[in-house]
Amino acid sequence: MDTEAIKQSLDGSGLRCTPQRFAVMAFLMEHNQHPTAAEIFEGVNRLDPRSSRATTYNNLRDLVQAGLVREVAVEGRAARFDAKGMPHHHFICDRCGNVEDIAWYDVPKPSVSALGPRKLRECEIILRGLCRQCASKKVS
Amino acid sequence: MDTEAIKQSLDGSGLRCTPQRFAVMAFLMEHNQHPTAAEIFEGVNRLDPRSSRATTYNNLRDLVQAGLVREVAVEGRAARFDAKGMPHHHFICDRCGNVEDIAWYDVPKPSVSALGPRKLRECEIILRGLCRQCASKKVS
DNA sequence: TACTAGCTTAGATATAGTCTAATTTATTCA
DNA sequence: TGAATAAATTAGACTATATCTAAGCTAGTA
Repeated sequence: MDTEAIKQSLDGSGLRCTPQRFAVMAFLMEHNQHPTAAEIFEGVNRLDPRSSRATTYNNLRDLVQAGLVREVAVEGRAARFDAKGMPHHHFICDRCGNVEDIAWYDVPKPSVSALGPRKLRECEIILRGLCRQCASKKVS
Repeated sequence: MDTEAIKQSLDGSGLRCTPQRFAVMAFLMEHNQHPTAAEIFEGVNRLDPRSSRATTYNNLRDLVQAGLVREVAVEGRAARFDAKGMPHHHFICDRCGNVEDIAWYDVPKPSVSALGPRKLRECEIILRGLCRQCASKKVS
């Protein structure tokens, strides 16, 4: 795990590299299964130093704002997070809500007339359906 | 407002056309500003008959499951809903969280190899940035 | 050393949504 | 028709998720 790279990316975003903040970032880079805030909180606290719930949420907010982490809202469930490494899209399971990565492919932008006076920052594709596990279950 | 069309679409989905359910559907067709569940609840109760909060949520869930209504999860905010009329994409404002419609354009599907054993139901594009109001504000 | 800005903390609070158990309403079919 | 059944509604308790508050801590700087 690239300790130095994490420090530098935090520094480059004007965020101090505190133990708690580093732990969140490192956890996300080690676990690319799109954990929830609660899972991240639990995960970083399996190691010392212990981090509070509020700090975990604060740091996730800061990291998302800095563009280092992506937040994925899922209908009716807790938000998921992942470190922005390789660009990719997300597949969200209709049944279990799990979020999985799909290899990135190009997203067409809307026409200028459709966009109007809005200021576009990014386009993402969300794919929906059943993940492998849920697709293989016969029950409705 | 097309009363008969609402009745038929509910009927076609195996949902009884109750006054409360009809009211939710009619409200969504009249207000295409992507209201939250709380706004819908308040909106339908400006008229009689009164509907409970639980019923509003129940009916929204049923309508989403039936494919008549789309739910849009927004990071850190309440979910938004809209009646599925003309197909379109969504623009979500980074600052105020408002959801706006963007004229539909074709979404490329992922390759079979990228998709793997998953069962794809739909692809949607989410556009992000600043809406007209927020883009015109100078404050950071 | 003191100042300052940034960060962390526990716990209270807020917001969004679901559940329960009783009741009401509609449909079926004998 | 009317008994039986199924579907829907309800108030309010409850759960889950996330934010806020106010106090204290830490690192960088003068």
